[in-house]
Parts: sequence; structure tokens; C-alpha cells
Amino acid sequence: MSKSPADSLFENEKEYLRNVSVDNVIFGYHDKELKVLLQQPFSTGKWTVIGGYIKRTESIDQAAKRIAFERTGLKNLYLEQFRAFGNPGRVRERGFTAKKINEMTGKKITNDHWIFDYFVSIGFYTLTEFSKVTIKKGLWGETCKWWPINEIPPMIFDHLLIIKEALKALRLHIAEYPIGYELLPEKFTIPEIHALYQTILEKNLDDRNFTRKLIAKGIVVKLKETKKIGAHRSPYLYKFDLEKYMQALKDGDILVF
Amino acid sequence: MSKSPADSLFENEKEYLRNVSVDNVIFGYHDKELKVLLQQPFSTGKWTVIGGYIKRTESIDQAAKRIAFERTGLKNLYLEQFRAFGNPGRVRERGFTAKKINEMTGKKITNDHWIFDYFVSIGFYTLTEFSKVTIKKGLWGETCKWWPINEIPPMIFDHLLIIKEALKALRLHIAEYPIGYELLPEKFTIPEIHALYQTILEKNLDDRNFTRKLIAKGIVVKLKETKKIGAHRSPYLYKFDLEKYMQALKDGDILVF
DNA sequence: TGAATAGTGTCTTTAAGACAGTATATC
DNA sequence: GATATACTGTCTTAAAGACACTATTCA
Repeated sequence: MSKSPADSLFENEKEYLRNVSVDNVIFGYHDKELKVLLQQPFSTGKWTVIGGYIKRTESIDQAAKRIAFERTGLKNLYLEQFRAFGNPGRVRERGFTAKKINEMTGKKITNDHWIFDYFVSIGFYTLTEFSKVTIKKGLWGETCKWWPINEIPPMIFDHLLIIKEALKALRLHIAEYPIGYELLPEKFTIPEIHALYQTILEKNLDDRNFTRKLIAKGIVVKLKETKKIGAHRSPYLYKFDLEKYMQALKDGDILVF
Repeated sequence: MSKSPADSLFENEKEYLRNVSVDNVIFGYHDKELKVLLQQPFSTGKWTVIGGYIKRTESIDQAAKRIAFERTGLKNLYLEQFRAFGNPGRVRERGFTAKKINEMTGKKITNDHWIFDYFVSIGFYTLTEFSKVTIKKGLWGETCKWWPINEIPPMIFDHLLIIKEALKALRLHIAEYPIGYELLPEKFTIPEIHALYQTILEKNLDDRNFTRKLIAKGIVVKLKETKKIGAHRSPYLYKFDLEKYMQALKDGDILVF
């Protein structure tokens, strides 16, 4: 059995910062649904967002990117920090004990090991186009799965709060960062982008006004191709004019729906 | 000599979290100038924002409040977390050594002491009405002083960046949180609130449009008193209608200048 | 009466929002 | 031709922004 990051975590304690971790809410968009990548550690029945520890040699952004890479295989994903979580009770959880970890991993640690300490967690969200991702297993082979944001399973610790806060940040950032660009494939239809914005903002947006705004500002450009999706009129494909999109975000005069 | 928090810091290491700290950018507004409270440690010539470590028994918000209290004497100040700072080089600084600390404080520590580690710092900003504050000295009697945000002195580590990011957050939050309410005294004049918004947003706001908006929404209420300020027409005093202010912020339809 | 600051009204331009019918593809 | 989805145009209302003069106080 070869060395895994899990071995490193227990054997090279000095490699990591103490009392700080990164939790990374990885969002993907597919079939007009916004999803979040979760993993299930130790068969506890509860799920976690994709988290990990910070190496002494890396910045918190690098740590968040590395952690996302370990699960998605994608480098240089778009990510934003949104807030930190820290209070003494936040990592207490029934079943998260040295005994349990020993059973699951064979590693001999005790309950005073630093991973049971009170951790301040730096929350990031990551945006990625769903179809690019090939999910990789966790440190100890935990399963990972995309969950629609309206069907989040039972979460460990305060991880449900972390997801909710990430969503709140996403909503706030939609007028500031190129969130559409990061979550959609290169070519997309108007109904797809329309549904994405409605999902993130959790409200209905008039389709006529929405489309007019995007096209009038030159943010999206119509292509000659259409997408065949069965027994109805085929929607045209569009792509972003990234320069105009970024300019519109910068001017702040746009995409405030 | 009685026990100080400084003694606790070195003698009760276990009381604090490792590799995490809080840096608190404390803003005050006075004489139409936005100021920030800084302290100068160890006579290094450089200044720092008001920072400190997190106790194992407190949340990061409680830590930020405690740290602000230790310097201002004010409890329950309004504060917001804005982002975390963390990269391996951030706390390296010429002169910040065990030897220097020993000279300044008499404490015997070595250069492998944890306070020289790479720290992730959680950035908060705090808003307080300038006139309420009686500045208290730092752990080792360092001087503290209000500095106008346009005349920031040389700062240690990445603390200039921290101030700039706090300002950026303040600017973003002005349409979302009751920043005017927290920074102004109970009674204020239109020119004062006008100058505050201009300072924070770093742009000129048409005085007629600005005033009309505040009054039309009922956010500020004219009082019968005027403020005597020398050889000119005396400006009326106003106060906030906090309920209407909060409602306007919530609706998001206001104070986006 | 001059200097300095406080205070106020109108008009134009632009964006937001409400609203419903036509077009196209497939079965 | 029935059905399901794609697509588009006009009108109303509200907010933002540009603009300049009068009022008060005191030296």
C-alpha cells in the first residue's frame, strides 16, 4: 500500500498548521440544477463539504486549490473565500473519535490528537463546470457525490451552515464576479443561463427582460448552432463575450436583477 | 508587577489556538475624516492594526470583540468579518525576533516559539463612534493612535493590505449594513453624513441628490436643534430613524449611490 | 456687505418592470 | 394539428444624475 495524504496527515504532523482548516464548497451546475460536491467520511451517515488542512509551505488559497484538485482532478479552479467559521463547539460530533478513526483507517491515534481540537475553518467556494469533473475518492476512499442544493443530506458539524453561507456569498457575488462564466459550459442556451440565475437568486426573472439585458450589453453572443433536445424547437447556443462580461461587472451597472 | 495578558500569552500557551490570529481594523469618524486605530509595538517604527490571539474557550467573534475592548474600553462594538489572510511569508519582518521581544518585555523566549509561526489571520473591521473611545495602551504599553485613512504610517507585515481590504469591504457593505449609524454620533448634520459617504466611497456625491434621498425615505429625521460651528449658517442636526434605515437596507433599494 | 457654508427644485436620461403573443420543432 | 418550448416588442414607472441659485450667519 503506497503512501497516501492520509498517512502524511498522521505521520508528518509538523507539515500542517494547527487549529486551522479549509472547507471548500464545490458548486457545479447541470441539467438546470445547482449542485454541491460532498463526501461521506467513515460511514457515519453524515456528509461533509470538501475540507482539509493547510501545509506550512502553502497559502490558504493554494490549500483550497489543492484540496479541490484532490477530489476533482481539476487545477486552477475558480474559487473565492467567503468567511471563516470558529467557535469552540463547532467540531464536536457523535462518532468522530480516535476509536472510530482507528477502526476505519488502522491509524493509531488518541483522543487528544490535534485533529480533535477546536478548528477555525476558512470557507471557500469553488465553481466548476459539472461535466469536466471526474470525482476522485477521499483520503480513505470515502464516496463523493454531487447533491442538488435543495436536497442536502444530513451534514456533520456546522457544514450545513457552511453551505448556506457559501450560497449567500454566491448570491452576493453574482453581480461582481463572472459566476455564470465559471459554472456554464463554453456553449450554452438562453434557457440554461436563465435557469442558473433563477436558481442562484432563488427568484423568478422575467425571461424577456433577462434575455434583452444580456444581449443588449453584448455579454452573450449568439452562435449559428442550435442544441437538439428532443421534440421541440431547438434553442440557439450562445457563448460569453468575456471582455464585455468583465467590463459590465466592473461597471457594476449590470446583472443586478 | 501584576499579571498582564502578555504574561498569559507566554506562560499559558495552551490557552490560545495555534497558527490563527485575529486582526481588527477599528474605524472611527471625526471631523469629517475616517480614521483607523493603530498601535506601535516594540518601538520598531512600524505600526500594526489591533490584533491578538484566539482563546480555546471563545469564538472568533468573541476574540475580535475582546481584542477591541482591550484597546477601546468599549463592549459590544459593531464588527464584521471580511476575509482571512494566510500565506507562509506574511509574518516575516526584520526586527520581529525573540531577542527583540526579550529586550522589550523581559520575557525569555526563543525563535522557535509559536508566535513566530506562519499565522492565518482572520480580518475583522469594527465601527465605533470616535468620541466614545478612550484609548488604552497595548499589552506592553505600546502607544495607540488614530490615523486618518489617507495618512497611514509604515505598517508591519501585510497590515497595510489588511487595512485596504477592510476599506474595500466597508465600501461593499455600505448598502447592506448600517454603517452610517455605527460611525456617526446620535445627532449629526447633513454635511457630516454627506462627507462620511464621500470618504468611504471615495467619490463625490451630489449634495442635493444625496440629501433628497435620505429625507425622502425617512432614513434621517430633522431635529429642532442646530449645531453652532462658528461664523456661518448653523446646520440643523438630524438623527437616524433606525427602523426605516434597516428596512431600506433590507429592501436593497437604497443607499446605492 | 462680503465670505463661508447650509439648504433647496426642476428637468432629462436611463434602467427596471410589467405584460402576451408568435415561431419552430416534433410527434 | 396538438403540444411543448423558444423567442421577441412595447409601454409604464421609478430612480439616477445633471444642474444653479437662494438663505443664513457672522465678521
